[in-house]
Amino acid sequence: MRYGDFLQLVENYVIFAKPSGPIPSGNGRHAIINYSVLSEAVGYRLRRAQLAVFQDFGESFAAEGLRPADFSVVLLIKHNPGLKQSEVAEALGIQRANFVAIVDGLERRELVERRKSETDRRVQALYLTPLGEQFADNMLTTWKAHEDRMIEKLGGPEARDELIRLVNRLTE
Amino acid sequence: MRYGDFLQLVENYVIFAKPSGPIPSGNGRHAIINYSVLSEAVGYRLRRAQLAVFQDFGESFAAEGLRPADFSVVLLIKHNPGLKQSEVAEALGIQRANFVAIVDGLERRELVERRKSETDRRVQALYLTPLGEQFADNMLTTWKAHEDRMIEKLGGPEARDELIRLVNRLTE
DNA sequence: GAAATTAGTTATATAGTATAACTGTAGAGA
DNA sequence: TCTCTACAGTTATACTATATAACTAATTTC
Repeated sequence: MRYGDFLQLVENYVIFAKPSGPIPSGNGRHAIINYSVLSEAVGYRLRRAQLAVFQDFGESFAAEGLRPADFSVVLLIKHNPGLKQSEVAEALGIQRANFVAIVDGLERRELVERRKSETDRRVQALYLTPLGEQFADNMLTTWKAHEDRMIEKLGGPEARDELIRLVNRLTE
Repeated sequence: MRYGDFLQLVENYVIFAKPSGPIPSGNGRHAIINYSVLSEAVGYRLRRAQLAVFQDFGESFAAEGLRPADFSVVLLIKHNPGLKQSEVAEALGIQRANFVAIVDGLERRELVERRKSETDRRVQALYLTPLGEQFADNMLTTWKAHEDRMIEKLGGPEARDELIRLVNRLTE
C-alpha cells in the first residue's frame, strides 16, 4: 500500500463489515469492499456469472465470429428445419425486427437459407444450407469444449443439472 | 390452427425430436420446437434467467427510475463510504469511463456526492448524501420484495443459497 | 527534475434491444 | 366478391450498455 492510499483510508474512516467471502475482484491488490446484500442477490450474481460464461463463449468462437444468438439460431434451424422466421425469433426471445439482421448475416455467410413458403407467401421458412449443416457440426464440437469447461467449473454434470434445474424456475 | 399453417407444416416435413420439457414459450399456441442442447446449455439458460430477474427488477424500480447498476453503486457507497470512483467501478465490473455517467446521474439526483480527496487531488471519493442514505433505505425495502419473489420462484432460501453457490463457481 | 503512472474525464464506436410504421399477403365476415 | 382485419417480414430509428483511445491533472518513481 502506498502512503497516499493509507492516508486516504484514514481520512475516510472506512469501516468494513463482514467481508463476505471471495468475490470476483480483479487480480491486483485492492480495497476490501463490503458488498452487502449484493453477495447473495440473485440478479447480480446471475448477471456476473452469465457474463463470465459468455466471455468464454466469445473466446471459443472468436475465429468463427459467431455470437451466442447466431449459435442458437443455427442450432434451432438445424433441429427444426422449415420453421418460420417469427417462430425461431420468438422461441429465442428475439424481436422479429431485430431477427432480420441476424438471418441476413447467416444468409450472407451462406449458412442459412430463406425459402418463401408456397402456401403462404408472407412466410420465410428457414433452412440450413449444406455448408450450414457442416458448420453446425463443427460449431457443436467447439461448443462442447466450451460447455465442458463450464461444467468443470461448476463441479461436474450433476452440479450443472442442478444449476439448470434452479435457473429454469426463474423463467417459468 | 389455420389451414395455411397446417399446409406449411406438411410442406416442411418438420420432425420434432424429444420436446425437452417446458421451455419459456410465450403464451399463445406455438410450434413445438426442439431446442436441442440449448435446453441444458449453461450460458443460454443463465442468460434467459438473468433477463427474467432483471425484468422483475426493472418493474420493481420503474417508479424510482433505478437501473441495476445504480442500485449496486448506491449500495456499495452506502457500505463503503469514501471509496474512490475507480474502486467502486472495478468492484462492479464497470469500466471507469462508463462509470462517470452513472455517478453524474446519481449526483444530479443528489443521492451521491463526489468529494475531492485532500491527500490526492486526482481522487474523487464517493459518499451518500443524507437524501441518498434515506433513498438507500427505501431502495432496500423495494429490493427485498423483489428478491423475495425470486427466492419464492426458486423454491425457498436454501434453493437460493444453492444457486448462488453454483453460479459463484463460474466467476472464480 | 524528467519520465512514467494514476484518476477521472471526454469523445466515439459498436452491439443489443425496443418501438413504430410500412409492404405485401392472407383470412374472416358482410 | 368486397372490405376489414390480422399477420410476416422489413425498414428506420432510438436508446442502452459496453468498449477503446486520447486527453488533463496530479502523483510517484527514478
